[in-house]
Amino acid sequence: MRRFEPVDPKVSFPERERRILEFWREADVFRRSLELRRGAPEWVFYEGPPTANGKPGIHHTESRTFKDVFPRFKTMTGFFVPRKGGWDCHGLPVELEVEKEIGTRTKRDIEAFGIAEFNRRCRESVMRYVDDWERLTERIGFWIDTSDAYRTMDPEYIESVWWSLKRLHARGLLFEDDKVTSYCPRCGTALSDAETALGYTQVEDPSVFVLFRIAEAADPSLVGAALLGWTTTPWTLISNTGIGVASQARYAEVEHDGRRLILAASLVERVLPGDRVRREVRGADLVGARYEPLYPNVEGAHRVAAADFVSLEEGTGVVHMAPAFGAEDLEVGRREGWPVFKPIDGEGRFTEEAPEFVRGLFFKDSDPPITEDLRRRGLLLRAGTIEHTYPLCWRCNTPLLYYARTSWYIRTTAVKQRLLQVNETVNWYPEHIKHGRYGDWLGNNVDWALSRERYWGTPLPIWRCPNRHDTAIGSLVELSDRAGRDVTGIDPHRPAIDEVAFACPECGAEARRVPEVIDTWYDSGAMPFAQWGYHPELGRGIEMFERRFPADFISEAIDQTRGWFYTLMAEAVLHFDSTCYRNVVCLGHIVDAQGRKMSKSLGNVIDPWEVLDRQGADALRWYLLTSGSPWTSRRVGSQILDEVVRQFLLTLWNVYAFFVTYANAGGFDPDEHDVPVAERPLLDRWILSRLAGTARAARAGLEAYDATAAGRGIQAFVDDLSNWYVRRARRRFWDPDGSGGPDSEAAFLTLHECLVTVARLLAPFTPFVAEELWRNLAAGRGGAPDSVHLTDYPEPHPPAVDEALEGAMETARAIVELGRRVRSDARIKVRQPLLEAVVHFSGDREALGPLLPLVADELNVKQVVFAESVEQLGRWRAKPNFRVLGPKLGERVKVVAEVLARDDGSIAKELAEGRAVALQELVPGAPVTLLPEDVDLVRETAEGWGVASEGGLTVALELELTHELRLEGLARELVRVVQDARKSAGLEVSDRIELGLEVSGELAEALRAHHAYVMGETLATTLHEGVVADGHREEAGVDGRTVVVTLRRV
RNA sequence: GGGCCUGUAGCUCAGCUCGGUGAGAGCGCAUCCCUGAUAAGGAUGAGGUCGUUGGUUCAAGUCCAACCAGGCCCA
Repeated sequence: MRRFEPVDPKVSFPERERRILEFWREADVFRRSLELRRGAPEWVFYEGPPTANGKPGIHHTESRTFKDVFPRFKTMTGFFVPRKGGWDCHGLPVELEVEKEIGTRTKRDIEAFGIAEFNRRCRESVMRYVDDWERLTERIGFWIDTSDAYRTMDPEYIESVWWSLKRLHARGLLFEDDKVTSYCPRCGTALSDAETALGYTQVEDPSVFVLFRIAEAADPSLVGAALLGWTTTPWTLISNTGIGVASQARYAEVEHDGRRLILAASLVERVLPGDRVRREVRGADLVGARYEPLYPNVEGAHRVAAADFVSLEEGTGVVHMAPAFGAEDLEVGRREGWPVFKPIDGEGRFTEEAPEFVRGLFFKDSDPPITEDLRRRGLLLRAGTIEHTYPLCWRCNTPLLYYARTSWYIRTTAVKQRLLQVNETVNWYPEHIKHGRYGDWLGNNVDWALSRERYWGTPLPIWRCPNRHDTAIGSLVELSDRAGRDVTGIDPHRPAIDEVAFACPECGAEARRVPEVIDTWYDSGAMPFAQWGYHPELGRGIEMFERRFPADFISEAIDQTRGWFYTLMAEAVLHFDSTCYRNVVCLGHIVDAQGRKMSKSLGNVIDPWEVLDRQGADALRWYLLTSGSPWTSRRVGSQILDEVVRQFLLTLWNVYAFFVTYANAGGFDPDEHDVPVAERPLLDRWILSRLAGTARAARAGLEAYDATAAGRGIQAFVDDLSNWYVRRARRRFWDPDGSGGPDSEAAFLTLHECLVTVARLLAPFTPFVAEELWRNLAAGRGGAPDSVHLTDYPEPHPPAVDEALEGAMETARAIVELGRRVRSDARIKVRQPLLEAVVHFSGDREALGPLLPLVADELNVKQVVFAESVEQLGRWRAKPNFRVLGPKLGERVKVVAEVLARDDGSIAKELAEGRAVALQELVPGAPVTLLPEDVDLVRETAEGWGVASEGGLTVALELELTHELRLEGLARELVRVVQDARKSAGLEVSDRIELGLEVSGELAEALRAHHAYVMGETLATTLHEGVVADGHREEAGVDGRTVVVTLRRV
């Protein structure tokens, strides 16, 4: 006989979890769980590399939990699921951390500080945070191999990225172009669309209406009138070189304060309410007109052009254009041949080219003086402010400016159709992302702005000579060949890489690397191949890449539709013409108590360690996996996790502690007993049926990437196990001398099997508590492995699911509920036995019958019988079952409902006795005959009887008490009083006692009548009326009398 | 301005796929009960215009449309 490790019901989950972590480390369980499946079919998981630019927040634990649960599950179902970690090391976020540290504000500062030292610190910063991330990763039980993690800053990784870029360059898909991009003047670099999208914020901006006086037009009568333009960026007016109108629209000339203003006719009412429209012209009539420039800037411009993007929904329908600062403006300006005027430098300040009054000003700060200048010159209609969304830099909150400059692009638009096709092969969870947010994003694909004019990133591997011949380099070996010296050992980052020059293969002039680094999103999107250092030319990483591409599963939060989900797929299509992942679970955000996204900039990030130290990782994981919907944003807080602990973990723990306590007390060892399931009591067969159904549902849920449904099913099972199985079977575990026989053995075996199976079911969800249960209850028994994570996920056994039994048990529990209600209404305690409960039930009596003793026990009645006739329970009422009658009768169902509502009980009685009732004349149209299954039968409100009913089920209790019943009730009261005393005396459940009871009157009579019963229940070896000398003494009130309890352990 | 998601009890959320007529759970609150799983458990009660309006239908929380509010994304 092997005893179980005693279980403390007052558990500290975080403390237990730390011990489990130690066990996993010492016993090398993660690695062994992989070894176990080596050679099995692979199931490929890709780790989306966290950016190691700050400490992980609680919102990061969400995706890491989902990234853990499915690989664990797949491992347990027999797949080999290697999990290689990864870190995203490059990029502005890292640079910003370092900038804060060294106090630089501009790129000039950094260059003065020294790029070499700057990048050294970036690397150091990354390594520091990787440490934090590794600790958290381990603590939440996310099994991923961080010792073998890929790092986007490693030379082999960078070379792999270079290989891919060189190919793109060779195919003409990597190119340089002048484009207007969003540009952060603080960071001094262009941002990708995805980065820009991150920064849209509600801001207050100026809203100014400006007059452009027409100087020359095809229709001379327009001269002297003014086009009314509208802008929220007055600073761009300095660079105005043209005006756009919608050529198809109608424009109105209105008179306002003696001036003739021209704007879209449909917007007059909104902009100039009450003003008289003098006449209307077509937009096309305005095209070609020349107007007086607001500020001197360029020659040969300042004309009205047709532009199809002009909005007639807001503003004035007259759009001011500054080609240097707007993508559409640039496009029109090129078409019209307007020169670009760009009087703003890389730091966002006006240059010498600008009018004196704004020179040196930060672009945003120039709005007020420009507005004021226009007002003074009579060119301003009015100026106000407007709330709208405008992109700020996602890292430093500086307003971005749209800025024409030269950047490197990847021509993703060339593969747009292919991207859409490939997307069709991906399973998205939730499904709507596929054609919704993500599909839309692909549909609106624009070329990928790849270059960044920064320092800490993968250098763009293009070398250029003074004659503008470009050479793309794919590796350090290749670079060494070109340079004629071995540079394979250098750090491929700036500045070392910048120092390597070679003779241009075309013209022989010295080629040097272009200054840009690349978008860090390209790094992470390259992980499917770069994590292996994949490089066909060097013969590296080929086998691993091919074996583990594409991924079966990835999971990140929804913001990655523009990020990693996209860059992965874009690069996979560009390089391998394939999808990159087959299943993607796309999570909502974790938000703070106010429902706001958690972010470092808002300062509302919850420290995950607080939660992990207080409620533990299982609680956090269970909440994330089972509460609410993973696709929607969810709030995390301490209170809600306390609820998880109480509601689920503690319930499970209590059952576990209960089992161990009594198995040890009774000397029960599951290995030494066997009771065939068919011979176990119905209750046992019921919970085993529930167990089988739960296993089936859990497996199906996880197969469908629905951890939530799977987990909720397990939770419901644990609740049934605790609040019905253990509750009802409790006495069968009360077997201190091991004499309980098969009934007791069956109970132990059943509960043991339930707990062990639940441990396996829970292993992917709450790996700690699952391990705890397994280690104590199963490990090492019959050759079982020492960790639950080395077992197989429970197989569903369909034959074990007994639906009839489960249905009957539900009914039985409903009867109990009704019976309790009757007792409660009649104010008769459950401890007081009653003679009889009478049940009317129109369903399957045969399946329910065997469960009635169980109901009797729970309700503390001597017997439960079915009502033989309706008279026994009083009057019936029949309610239409619409689901059945609706389709049969159509709209006449309402008449039938009325007839039944008016029924005096006679129709209902017939139906209750199982007969059909014809409703002649009562219902118009064809004759209607009601069958018993057409209705629900309910007991009318009771008169004097203890009766309750619900949904076709009625329970009546015989409430009259005989003298015998009363004495029995009192005897139970005495037992309760003694048990209380035992507990407060600090006795173990199995301690034997000498017991003395000082009682009087009816209590004394009850004690005499049930002497043996009281002794048995309280484990008394002797019991006499009076006191036990030197014993623990307690007084208690029973039924208005005082009882003195004395007891002593023997 | 466009797209997607969400809207059910004071709070957190089920139910909506597949319409069935007194709408559920947990937490909190009140009353009561049970008790060697006990810092648990159970019963009852108060608390709902199922975001609004319209439509389809014998029947709408559930299907359809429009709108409102919030969130996310795009412009």
